[in-house]
Amino acid sequence: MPTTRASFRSGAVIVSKDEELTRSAMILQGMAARSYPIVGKPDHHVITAIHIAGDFLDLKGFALGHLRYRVISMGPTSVEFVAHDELKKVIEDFPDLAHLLWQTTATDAAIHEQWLVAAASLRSTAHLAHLICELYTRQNRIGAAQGGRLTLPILQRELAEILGYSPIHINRAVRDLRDRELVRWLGAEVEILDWDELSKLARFDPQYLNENNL
Amino acid sequence: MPTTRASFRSGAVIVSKDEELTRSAMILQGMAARSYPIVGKPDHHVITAIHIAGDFLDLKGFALGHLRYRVISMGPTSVEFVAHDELKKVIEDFPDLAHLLWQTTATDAAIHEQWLVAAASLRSTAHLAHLICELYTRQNRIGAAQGGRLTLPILQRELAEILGYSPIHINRAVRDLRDRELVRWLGAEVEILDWDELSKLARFDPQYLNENNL
DNA sequence: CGGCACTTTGAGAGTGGTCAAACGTCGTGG
DNA sequence: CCACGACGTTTGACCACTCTCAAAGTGCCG
Repeated sequence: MPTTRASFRSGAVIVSKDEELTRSAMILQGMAARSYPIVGKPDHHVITAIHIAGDFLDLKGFALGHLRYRVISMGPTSVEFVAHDELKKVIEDFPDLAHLLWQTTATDAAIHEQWLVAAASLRSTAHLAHLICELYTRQNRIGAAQGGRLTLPILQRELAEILGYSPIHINRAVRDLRDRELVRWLGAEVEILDWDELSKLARFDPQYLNENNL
Repeated sequence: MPTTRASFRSGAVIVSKDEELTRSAMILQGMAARSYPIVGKPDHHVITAIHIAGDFLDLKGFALGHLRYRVISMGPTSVEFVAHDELKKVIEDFPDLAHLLWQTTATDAAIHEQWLVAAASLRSTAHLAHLICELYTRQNRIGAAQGGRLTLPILQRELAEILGYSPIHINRAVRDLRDRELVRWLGAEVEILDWDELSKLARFDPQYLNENNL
């Protein structure tokens, strides 16, 4: 299957909102964020998904034919593009692949639902803890995180856009986790000092990150 | 395709959390809610999706093989079940159907993302207004709502579980919308008195409810 | 008529937002 | 080597929003 590779630096736009949807992408290295603009407020965005290596970036674009969001590179990334025409051909030849991609979309949706549950039932500190637990679990599964350390090349402003708080309040949640000696911040990395306490605080249950995606 | 029909009364469990996933369901009449339990707190749930006539209830169960939520009947409903084995056969014969079901899952996910955006960017009154705008648009599209009236057979406690507030605060948001003369509550129906103001308050953009889902 | 469930209201407490300023840290240029 | 600016982080003060607990009001049904 013919593909195109590209690298992006931190903050670069990997998929723009209004671009023609002729291809989809998969992350090879690094992380990316799905970012929705807020209509009445320019310069204000909401991030609804975090992608790590192995994730498809805009499968929904392939299924639906349009995209309402941008995908931003978090830290440096390398990405592989596949033309939709090629993908269509391959799916016709291998119907199981279609089911696999469908599963990927469904897993994506399961994460969105879990984020909705977290937003409705957790307070800022626990909510932040939940995000850290999820990202560690996902990174650990693909071998990108071990020994309690995960990559988080992200500004506190972006954490605020993910969790729906102000940057200032995110700062307090970060400090709260630090003061409780649950995590330690090391630049673009986070070290989890007490997984049991952290996941208990976040009421984290990894079941929603089901195993069989890809 | 052999199917089974069933009717449910208000509050009945249509799909339970731990039941064996041998079939999927489609709503023929009425509305249903997808409800997640909160782990540490019994009797506390979060509703992450509302289904109306024509929607599939648990396609994700078909794609992923497990379900982490229940589906509750909101008001009386009538539902059609299809065995997964049958669905598999039909999909093999008509690959376009698989694509259609995938699209349905993707549209579902788009609604979840919009709910995340709304939760992060709207306050209680505007957030409630957004839900009303969405449900009216969806019901209107299938001919179930006209003349500014939509069906909402739902308790304020359940509105709270959808939007992530306490029932008491929902009550104040309802009163707020009423005091501004934007909507009127008529039992299980809501009449929209000023669509322009309501959708402006909610920053509602129906684009995410894309047309081509079934 | 009572009981029950839901809605409405009030008061106090806690959580989160906004504004403003101070504090690193890290390049760049003098 | 230091000065400077840009940018992100941290802190404080005050205000707005939402939660909790409690109690009263309303409608429905037995």
